[in-house]
Amino acid sequence: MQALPLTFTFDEETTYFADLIIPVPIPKLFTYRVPRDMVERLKVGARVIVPFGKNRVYTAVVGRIHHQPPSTYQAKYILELLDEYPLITAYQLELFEWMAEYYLCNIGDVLNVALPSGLKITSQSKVQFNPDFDYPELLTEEEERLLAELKKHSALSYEELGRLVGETNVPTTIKSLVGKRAVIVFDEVREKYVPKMVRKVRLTERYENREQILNLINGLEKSPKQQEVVMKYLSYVPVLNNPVLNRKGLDKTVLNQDDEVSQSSLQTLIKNQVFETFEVIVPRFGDDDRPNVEVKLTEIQQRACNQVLSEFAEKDIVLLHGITGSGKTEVYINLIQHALESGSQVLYLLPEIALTTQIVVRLKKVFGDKMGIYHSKFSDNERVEVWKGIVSGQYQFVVGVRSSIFLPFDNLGLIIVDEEHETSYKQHDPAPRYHARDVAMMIAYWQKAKVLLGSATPSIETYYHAQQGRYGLVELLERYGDAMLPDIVLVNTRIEKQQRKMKNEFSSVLLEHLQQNLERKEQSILFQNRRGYSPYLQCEDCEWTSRCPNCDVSLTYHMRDAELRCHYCGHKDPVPKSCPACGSFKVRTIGFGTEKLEDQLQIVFPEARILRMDLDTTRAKNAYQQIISEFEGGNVDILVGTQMISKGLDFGNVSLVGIFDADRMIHYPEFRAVERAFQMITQVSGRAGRRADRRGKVLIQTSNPQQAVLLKVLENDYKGLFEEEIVERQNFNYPPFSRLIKLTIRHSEQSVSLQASQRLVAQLTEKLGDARVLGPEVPLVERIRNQFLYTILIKLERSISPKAAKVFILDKINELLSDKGLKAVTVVADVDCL
DNA sequence: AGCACGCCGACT
DNA sequence: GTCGGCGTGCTC
Repeated sequence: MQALPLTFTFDEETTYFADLIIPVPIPKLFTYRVPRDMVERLKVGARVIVPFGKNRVYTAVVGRIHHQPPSTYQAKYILELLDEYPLITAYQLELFEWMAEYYLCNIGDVLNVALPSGLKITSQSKVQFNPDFDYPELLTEEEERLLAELKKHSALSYEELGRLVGETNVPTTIKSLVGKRAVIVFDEVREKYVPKMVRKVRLTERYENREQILNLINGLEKSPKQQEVVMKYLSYVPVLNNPVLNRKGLDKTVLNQDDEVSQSSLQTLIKNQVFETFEVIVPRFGDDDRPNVEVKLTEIQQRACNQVLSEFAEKDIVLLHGITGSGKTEVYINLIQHALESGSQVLYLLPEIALTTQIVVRLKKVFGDKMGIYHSKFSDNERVEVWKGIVSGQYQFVVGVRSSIFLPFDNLGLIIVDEEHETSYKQHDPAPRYHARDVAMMIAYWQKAKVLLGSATPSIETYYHAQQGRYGLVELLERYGDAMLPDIVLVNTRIEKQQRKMKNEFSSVLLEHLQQNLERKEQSILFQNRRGYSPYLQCEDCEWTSRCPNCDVSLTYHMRDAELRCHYCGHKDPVPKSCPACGSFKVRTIGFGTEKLEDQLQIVFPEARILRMDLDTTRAKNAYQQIISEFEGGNVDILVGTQMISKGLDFGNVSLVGIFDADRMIHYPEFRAVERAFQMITQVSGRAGRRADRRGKVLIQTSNPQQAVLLKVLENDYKGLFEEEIVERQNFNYPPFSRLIKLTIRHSEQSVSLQASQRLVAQLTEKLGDARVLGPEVPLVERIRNQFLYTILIKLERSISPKAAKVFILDKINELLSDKGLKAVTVVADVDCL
């Protein structure tokens, strides 16, 4: 008997292996064997299906193809190839690798957020009856019931079985059935993306000329119904005049529209091979209106445009510092057209909320179906269509949110980052914690594209680079047309309180102006950057306050839903009727949010039509758009909202803006607080008086009108603010003078969390020195979801290589976590944290 | 991330 | 005695 060889010898020339990116948080690529018949077709950047672990199947992306067999394990085979042409471009692969390294995360994490889930694969386990099974006496009653259902169907998923059998423990039963070899479990893999298909009808090829059609019509003299169908087709598709049109055919539903009789006639005609049916993939975005609306630039805008172009001649990045209402959009449109004409692609990034507004409508009018829209509110299928539309060349231009930096562009000429200072460009929660603006710059660098950053209130970092000459700087500091900047007034709430003129949260000045505005039938906007009714409840008789059981925060009172909610973990409690600690009925609300403002406002102005816009009122699918159009239509007198109202809204009739709690924004314990407050207040103020006929009014309620930031806001003095802030940044070595990496350490036990943090700090300090390592600190919220948090902040000056430092940091983290007893500790790194 | 394996408490 | 808790480790 001949023994089988224990080791294989691979022919270096013919055996192929592929290193794959698996969408799972694992730090390395996995090597799989390429089946012989796949070798020719497999490309780097294509998606494949692979077995992974026990009983799992994943879509992976080919990162590398080579001949080296792994030495310590036997590679599994790739099961299937999904793309004949790479779906991921070489640029994207480079981008994924760079992001994983730069943002200290796994490449699988990057892949996970980069691919719209429509391009991922769902692997659903299906169960099937085993026809070879013949020991029914072994089964329990439960198992028999399940098996009976399985015999009726060819294969069922766990969910389907659950539905048919009712609420029993399906997975357990299946497991035992598998053990008894009564059923077989297998994975059904399918692509989630389903293209939208339309069934069409056309004449068969031999009727594609005038003569044959006339013959056909005459020949149908005796079948009037069929003749009618042919005539109807011809009325929609004038094949007689232009035979080529027949190729495109006609929607079958159009032909069948009005009566059922024509359906059977059509069926006969198809059977007789007069007509044929076929299917086409149609894009989900209607390519309805023909574009090319002429955009005229004012002289100032034209000058700005030319300046940007001439800056681009020397610099790759230009900051367009344009105040609200200066007409930045027109400049963008002009530059986009310019870039598209030269044959390159354009990406226009916008913060999430701004994208739902007028800007997109405007761009659509100009660019029509050349423009793709990439937005989180769109369905997966729609996103996949944008993705594929870029690959196919249909979309040369995409307007999109943060994640659109992952789209498969390969020939970008221009990237616009609008509202460049917006913090929503930084992804917070799942890795990769990337900043879309910074990644966009990297992409532009690779593709030799230009980047235009736009903002009325640039981030300190960006303005510094512009000032240093690293970026070009173009300013557009005049409002469009004759529109005047609003008149900003500070209202001293401390004095009003002393004089007892405050009515709840409202100063007398603000109420007067609101009253005036109501009489004049002009609209007002009130801004309070806090949702809910009040941030907490407090008992007047004892010390009880509403607190989250899982997090170290107060529970916010939401009046409308009669609930106490945690804004961190989502915990909900009903509102207690009396104090849970002492039973007292004197439970008060402390502080105020948008809901309370709305409530109190309605009492003061019972006739006023008031609308609230915050996370709670815009959760429903079209709620945001609805509120906006109601306000636009003039059905609302006062709009109360959170920062959501500060972006992209452009209403003509708003002449008053009221800002609450400016002090809280300014004194937030964070080095960017002043910058943020200035940006926010300026943005909100910009909503006032965007028309020429009257100057808008902005009232800022503050207990200390002497604060430097507020004076800068009054004078609209961005540069003044910058000069002050940049000194602070330099003194304390904050960005742009350093790069920040924040490490958050988490564990369910405080002592473990603290111990791990202290050890990590000690380890890091050894090499980096204690000036560069700050902490461990107790964060603002020290417990979330029952995990105790500590943070370590690492400051790296711009002169030292962040690459080497990151490798070191990662090493130390892994060293820490490999320690027995600290296995359950989580360390999260946030590079360039905000 | 999943998922399996494995080692300690409250139940038939 | 077992069922099931979640701590730990592995996935080509």
